[in-house]
Amino acid sequence: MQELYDLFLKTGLRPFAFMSDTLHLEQNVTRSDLSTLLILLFRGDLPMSELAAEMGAPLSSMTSIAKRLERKGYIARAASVQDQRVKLVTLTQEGRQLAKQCEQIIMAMLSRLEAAFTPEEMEQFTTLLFKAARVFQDGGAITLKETKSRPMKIKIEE
Amino acid sequence: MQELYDLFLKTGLRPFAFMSDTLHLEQNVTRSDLSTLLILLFRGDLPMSELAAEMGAPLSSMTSIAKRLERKGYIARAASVQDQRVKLVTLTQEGRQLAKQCEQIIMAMLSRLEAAFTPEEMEQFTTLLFKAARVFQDGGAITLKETKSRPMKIKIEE
DNA sequence: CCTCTTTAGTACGATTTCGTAGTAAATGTT
DNA sequence: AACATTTACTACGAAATCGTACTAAAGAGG
Repeated sequence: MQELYDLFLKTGLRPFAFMSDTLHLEQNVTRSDLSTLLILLFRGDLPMSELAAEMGAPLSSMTSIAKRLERKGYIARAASVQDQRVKLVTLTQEGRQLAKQCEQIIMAMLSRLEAAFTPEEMEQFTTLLFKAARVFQDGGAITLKETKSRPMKIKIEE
Repeated sequence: MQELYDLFLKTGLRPFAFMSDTLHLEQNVTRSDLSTLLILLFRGDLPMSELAAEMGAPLSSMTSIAKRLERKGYIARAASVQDQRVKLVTLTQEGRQLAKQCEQIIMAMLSRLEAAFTPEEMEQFTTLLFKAARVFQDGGAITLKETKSRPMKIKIEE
């Protein structure tokens, strides 16, 4: 148990640090930027608010990130026809390409896992990890009377 | 496998977001600040550079964080006697107290895990998690000829 | 001793993140 | 239809982060 606490501590600043160290493909891209592109690649076009939720970031931060990415030509934003308020975010060709490069690197890391684990271990690991993630998510409000609904770090829908 | 990639994506911006949502004990404390205090509580007094390594942050960021924490009275820094260059960082009484409150919350979350898992699952989970962390750490340099030695997100010694 | 290099940290400016305060479109409510 | 409310987002300023350039102490070689 103490070991887990220890491991927990090691999740310090700079999530994805290892990735952008590896990924000096395009120098001028933030970790958040990459993260955003990956989400769009995986989930398809999304409104700003859903994107922010996926990122675990406040909407105002998402605005900044989206502005950067738009300026750099990796995404495009267009108002939805049904609802003029929602801005649909879409990957451009360059954006999609960069995201795919990044995806490959992640996939390479994951396949390292597959190489290191037996299929049973892999199965176990995935199952337990999801179970744990669910506990952490639902357990967020332990000592709190009323949690303000807010973007959380890890969200698992069933 | 696709599931793991999905889970991977969800580790967006704001690590520890859930914690400082829960932890509105002291309003005026950053996630990095808390993280720092926890590391000091767990590891004891440390020089700036080791602290930065534990945090997975560059030394210059650590300087900023330490300055904040010192100003707020949670840590103290003193030059080592053997080596005037190293500044030993120590928790003050207030710092230790805050860190302990924070630790309790984490421990509460971890005991939720223990409640949700059987002892075997717990054992399995811990083992696999460490194994995975090791793979990710060593595997950081997949596509790279030469990785600059740099603070990484997850470090497992052993 | 006197350089030369390495190690440990700080300073500073540029960029990023985020809370608060807006705006404007959609959705009630009467 | 005239309003209030809610929803989806942006603007802006304050704070946090981090790369680069520095300083100063320790150690090395002659």
